[in-house]
Amino acid sequence: MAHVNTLFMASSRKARLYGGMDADERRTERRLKLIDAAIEVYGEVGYRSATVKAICEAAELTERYFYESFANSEALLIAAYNHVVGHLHEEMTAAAAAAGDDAEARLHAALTLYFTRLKQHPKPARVFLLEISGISPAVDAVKLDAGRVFSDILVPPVLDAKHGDRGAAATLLSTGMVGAVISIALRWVSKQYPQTVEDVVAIAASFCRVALTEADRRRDLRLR
Amino acid sequence: MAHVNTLFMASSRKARLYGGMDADERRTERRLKLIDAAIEVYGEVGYRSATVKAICEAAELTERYFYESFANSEALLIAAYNHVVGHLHEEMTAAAAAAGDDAEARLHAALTLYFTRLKQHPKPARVFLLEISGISPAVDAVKLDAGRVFSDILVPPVLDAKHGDRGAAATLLSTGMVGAVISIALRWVSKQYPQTVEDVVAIAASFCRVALTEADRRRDLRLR
DNA sequence: GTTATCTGACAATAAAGATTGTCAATTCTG
DNA sequence: CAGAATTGACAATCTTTATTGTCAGATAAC
Repeated sequence: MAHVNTLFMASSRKARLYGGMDADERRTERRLKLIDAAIEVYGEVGYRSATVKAICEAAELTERYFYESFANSEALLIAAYNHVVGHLHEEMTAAAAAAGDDAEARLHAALTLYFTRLKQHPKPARVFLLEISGISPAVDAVKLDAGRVFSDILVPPVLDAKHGDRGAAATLLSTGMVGAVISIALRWVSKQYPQTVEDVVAIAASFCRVALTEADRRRDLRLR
Repeated sequence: MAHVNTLFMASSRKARLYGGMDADERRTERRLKLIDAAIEVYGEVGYRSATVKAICEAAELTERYFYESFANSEALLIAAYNHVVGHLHEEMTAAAAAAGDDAEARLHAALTLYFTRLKQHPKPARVFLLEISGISPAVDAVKLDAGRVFSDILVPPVLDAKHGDRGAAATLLSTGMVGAVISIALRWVSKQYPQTVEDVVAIAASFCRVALTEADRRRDLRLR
């Protein structure tokens, strides 16, 4: 029950300060600490064995604050996932943009950033690649959405002018591409990075090329 | 505690018959009923929400018989998974063999059988494609193994003469291929089969071709 | 038909963890 | 400093399900 004092601060009067922060700031700070702690704890023992208590201890907060920010464990998982993956996707987008206009070069840049980050952060990598599956419909939806974003970064979609979305075949191509890259990543991570980033990127790229060339083929068809 | 009468039937004397079956037969029959019931229940509510009690009810057996055949829920999950996937793999192998010697034709035959079966059995398909991830290390190992078998059926490995196994790059290629096919399958299943089997097979095959051509390339290198 | 074995129903126990509630100590405001 | 808001520690409760145990009735062997 997030207690917001609507009675006495209907105007913009700030709530009492604690540690120099007002109520909202303190709350979001705690929320962030919980997310960081969750990533830490998930990495240690996995999501399934991560208790609310353990996460709170890692965050140096008590259970009360857990329920202040999250309805339940699952909500925190989703928040943590979005936190990590959202940032990663931003970086990938930037890397792709910096690589210029060539589709192949952009793909290579984005993948290189992806695998580099995975290697830098083994713990969260494992959790968010593997354990994110089959938790609940809500989590599945979040994951599905992330997959779409991931795909669009690697191979920007060719939109169907008529319907405003990609065709059914293109969806399956994206799905396959993302599945391939993530499977490769998962294996690479869990075997503790036996190949160089460069080598893994090359292999992953070869699967992305399937979707890329198919996209090209479709564009050509349209323009002919 | 599986009670085996070692004292009085050290020789081949059969245990008392019930319903025409001896003790062993009855036990394996019950075990099979539990596996079938598990597949059913998993399909309804998912593995995570499938209680021992619900599975026993579906099997028309009491909890006692659950623990007679399985140490815990996870053991049953593994048994059910192996049951379903093992049979599927056998069929795929047979389909590939029937398709002759051409790698491309064998691939097509095996994939067609795979997607056909998925369409025939939506419930188990969903569970064993999706929920099998991240349950426990034991389950992960089983899944990993199944992935290897699956890959070997689709694209028979080119063994490295020196080391007797495939190279590191080939492993990642297999991983990516299987990941792509399974992701495509999962999407196709959960969207309730919007494309024809034929179309899905064509798309899945295009990812397998990545691994296939790479395998060819490596064979050529060796023979040169 | 009598006895030993097996079965099915169900109670009893156990364990783990989520969620809520209490209260004293701390920190701010005026 | 007095009083109010906020925090941290921790107890209490609730729920859920696995797992084990009991026992009366059913079934087969002799």
